[in-house]
Formats: sequence, structure tokens, C-alpha cells
Amino acid sequence: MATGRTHRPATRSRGIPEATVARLPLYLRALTALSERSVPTVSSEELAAAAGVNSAKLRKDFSYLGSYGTRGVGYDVEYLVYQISRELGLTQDWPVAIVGIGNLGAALANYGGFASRGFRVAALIDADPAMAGTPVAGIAVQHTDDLDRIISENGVSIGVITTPPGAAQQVCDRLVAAGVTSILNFAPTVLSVPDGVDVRKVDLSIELQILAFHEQRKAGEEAAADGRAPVDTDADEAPPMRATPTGRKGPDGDMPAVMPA
Amino acid sequence: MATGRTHRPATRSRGIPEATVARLPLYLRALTALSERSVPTVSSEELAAAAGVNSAKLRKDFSYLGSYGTRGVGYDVEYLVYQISRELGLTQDWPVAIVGIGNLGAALANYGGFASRGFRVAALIDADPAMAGTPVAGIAVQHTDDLDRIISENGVSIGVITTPPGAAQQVCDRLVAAGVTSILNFAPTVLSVPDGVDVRKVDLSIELQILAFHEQRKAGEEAAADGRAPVDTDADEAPPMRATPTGRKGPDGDMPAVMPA
DNA sequence: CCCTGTGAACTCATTCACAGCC
DNA sequence: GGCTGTGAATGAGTTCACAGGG
Repeated sequence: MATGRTHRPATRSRGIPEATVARLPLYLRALTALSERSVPTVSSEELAAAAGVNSAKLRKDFSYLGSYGTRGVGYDVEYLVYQISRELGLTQDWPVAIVGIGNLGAALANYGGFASRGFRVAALIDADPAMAGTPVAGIAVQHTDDLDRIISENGVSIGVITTPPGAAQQVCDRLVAAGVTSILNFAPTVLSVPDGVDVRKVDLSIELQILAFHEQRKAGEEAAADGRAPVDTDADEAPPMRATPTGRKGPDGDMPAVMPA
Repeated sequence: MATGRTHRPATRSRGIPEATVARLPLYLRALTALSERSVPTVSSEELAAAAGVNSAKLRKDFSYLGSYGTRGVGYDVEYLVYQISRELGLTQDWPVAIVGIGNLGAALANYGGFASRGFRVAALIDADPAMAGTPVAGIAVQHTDDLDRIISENGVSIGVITTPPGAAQQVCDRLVAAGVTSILNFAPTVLSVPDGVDVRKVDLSIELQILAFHEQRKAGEEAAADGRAPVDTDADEAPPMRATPTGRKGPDGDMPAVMPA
């Protein structure tokens, strides 16, 4: 989702729920694996297990696509692969540009799973003039100055941002100005984009924090017998204090009272 | 399956909705930025804008944490930073192990955002004996054979998997056996884990496919005049056919009739 | 019978709108 | 007046359970 007011107004046509769309690639992957093993048909139960969801959800998801599948039998693997691919727009070729060729950008450029499904790394772009011309994953890095031209010449509509956070918004603006309408953002920043541009973000740090939350909860729950309490290096860290004057507080602990720097 | 007693019926005790948990890191980041600029207080409106959500949602989210904030004024930045950090479990130190030191693993090891918030790369593990000892991001890579020992010696409870897909499940099993209870999976595979272990996945290819879906939709919507199909490089690809005998079909196109391999 | 497809019930999440407090 | 905190309303997503075709 993008920032602020990104709403999908009309789209009255035929709406596949967003949650379903997000699972289609999962089904597709499982189906592709079956296809490679020449499995002709699969039941919702089997496919659901392979995709890691429950079968009711899978059937409901497929029902939004149409009535593929045969009662009493299951789904034809090849047929479904095709239908889902088409639905996701993978029957066409999507040139992608990666901006910011550091460690992560290079890793993505080298990532095989890219090409496997309709995506093609059409350009690598970096702001460092020293990198211009250097081949990464067999593609010469180009300089940011030419971003506009590169995007339009290659008909790129999907951009991947792997720059440092400080540069992300600016790069994003330039990509959008050049015609990009979908952005995959790896920089830990909130991008703001005009209406009609989709942004998805991938944020390592956020994922880890979510895991930490659950991890902490687990530890707290077992706090009876043996606790494996992570490590808790130093709980001495000046409890950055400052409180709302009076009134209620959080459910659990408030902060110790001390003054911070 | 470890599990043992009482599965975890999600969030029983004091339940912060999952959707809220997923946004806390976002708020935290925005608050940290404000804190660095020494901004003392912030309104829900301002903070929401910085985090890319709307203010009603933000207020609701915060209401699950407790009643921090002062009516007519806003939220105390430092105080909120502390409360959210605590809620997320970031006041303690989380040693993390990265398994699979290829391009991506190395990129993550070098990723700065890691350390910034309570996470510490405690170990790098790879199956390639040739890599053992090689320093990556200042840390010597260790061999998979010692995985068990490495995990327990370092008290690692969060593991990051950046191996090729084929190795992911096996690595996952070993991590879990060694005591890891949270896994961040970058391999394009569905991992199965015992109850009580959390898995989050980050999948580039899935994100791109979701973007492609919306991209395709946008293109289709603009096709007011004649047929749609924006670019469609080559539609020649053998339409992998095979159909459900009779009956209905999808809402849009069916497949051309041809036989596949 | 087997398994799909789908209304209906239910649970989770977002948004609205305003009371309550500063 | 301004802004938080929160019930109530709405909407999205999931699960149930079973009708109905092979």
C-alpha cells in the first residue's frame, strides 16, 4: 500500500481480494513444482498443504478466479498454472530496474528467482560514478543521471529501490516521473507517491522486530519454570524517561523514574 | 513436534492485534527520527503522516498499548519510543544467526539497520567448507556442522535463512532442534515448523508478482478503446493447455486449444 | 462416495464520529 | 480550541458446513 490516501476507488469490474492476490504466487509455486514432477491433477487439500494454507481458503481463493477444477477429482495442474500466471500478468515480460547497487542490490541482481517468472532485470542504476560500467550479474551498471532515459527506453514500469534510506524518496520521485508505476522498496523509509502508483515494501528490520515481539511474549509466558530469557545484555540502559504527567498508564510496567540525557 | 502442552491459541493474555504489532516498528522508526531532531511531542496526525498511515488507525493502535499521550497536546516522543521499544522487546539484545552466506546472506550481514535496534549478528553459518573462517562483515563464517553448538552457545533464538530453497527446510529443522523459535525465511519455500515456532517470510518474487498483478490491472483499465494487452512481448509461448472438460470457466479468456507436453 | 464451489457465520481490521480531558 | 481515546459502524478476510456435480 502506498502512503496516505491510496484507495482503489472504482475497480468495479471483477475484484479479486488483495489477500487472495497475495497468495496466488504461493499456489503458483506449488503448482509449478507439481508440474515439474508431471503430476496431472491435485486436490485442494494436497495443494493447500503444499502451499501452507488450509484448503477452504484455497478453494475460496480459486473461486474468485473462476470455476476451474472438477468435482470429485481436483484441479488440473497445467491448466491452473496457466490461469494463475495469466491472472498475475506473468504471461508477459516485465522489465525491472534496480536502483542502488550496493550489497543488497547486487544480491537481487544475482537472484535467480527473478527471471524464473516473467521478470527480467533490464537495468542496474547507481549514483556512484565509479560503478558506472562495472558489470554486476552480467549487466553493466549505469549512472543515475541517465535514469530517465534508461527507464523509458526499456519500458520499465516496475522499479526496485535498494538505495540507502536518505536517497530513496528522491529516487522514487525520479522513477515515477520517468513512468514507473510500481515500486518495490527495500529502503527503510516511507515513500510517498502519487495516486495510481503502487508501492510494496520489504523491510528486514521490521520483520525482525515483529519476531522479537512474539519471541518476547513466548519467553514471558513460560516465565514460570526454566526460562531461556534471551540474553538481556544490559537492562541498565538509562531508562529514557519522561512521562505524561498524571493519569493512567500502560497495562504493564511504567518506566523507572530517572532523567535521561 | 515439540509443542507439548497447550498449543498457543494465538494471543490469549493481553492481546495486541497482529496488524497493530506489524505497524509498531513503523511508528518506532518515525519516532526515532523525531527524537533525533529533539522534537518533544507529536500529534497523532503528524506521526501518522510520518509513518504513512492515517491518524485514526494510529490512535487505535496506541490505545492497545495503553493511554500514553495527552489530550490537547499529543504524545511525548521519548516516552513513546521507550514504550514501543519495550512492547516489541527491543530493550533486550537479540543475537541472530544467519544461515546461508551467499550474496543475500552477506548483504544482510552487512546491513546496518540490523544492529540499530537490538539485533546483533551473532553468527554466520554456511555449508560450504571453503567459506569457513572467511570473514564477512567482520565475522568469521562457521560451518553448518557446528550449527547446533553455535546456536546454543550464543543463545540464539532468532534465525535467518538465506540458503538456496532446497536446503531451507533442513536448515530450518536443525535450527529448531537447536532451540531457535523464530525464523525469518528468505528462501522461496514453505517451511513447516512445530507449533510454537514463528516463521515470517520475505519473498522477492512474490512481491514482484503482486506488483505485476496490479500493474496489469492498471494497463487493462486504460484500455478504453481497442483491445487491452499493454506490452505482451510474446504471446507465442505454447499456451500450456488442458482444460476441464465441460462446464464453466474463468470470467475472462479461456485458453487456446493445443496440447502441451 | 469424492471433492469442488459457495452462501452464511464469524473473526479480525479499519474507519467514523464524538465524548472527555487538557 | 485542540487532540486523544474509544465505542459503534462498516468492511475485509477466514472458516464452516453443506449443496451439488462428477
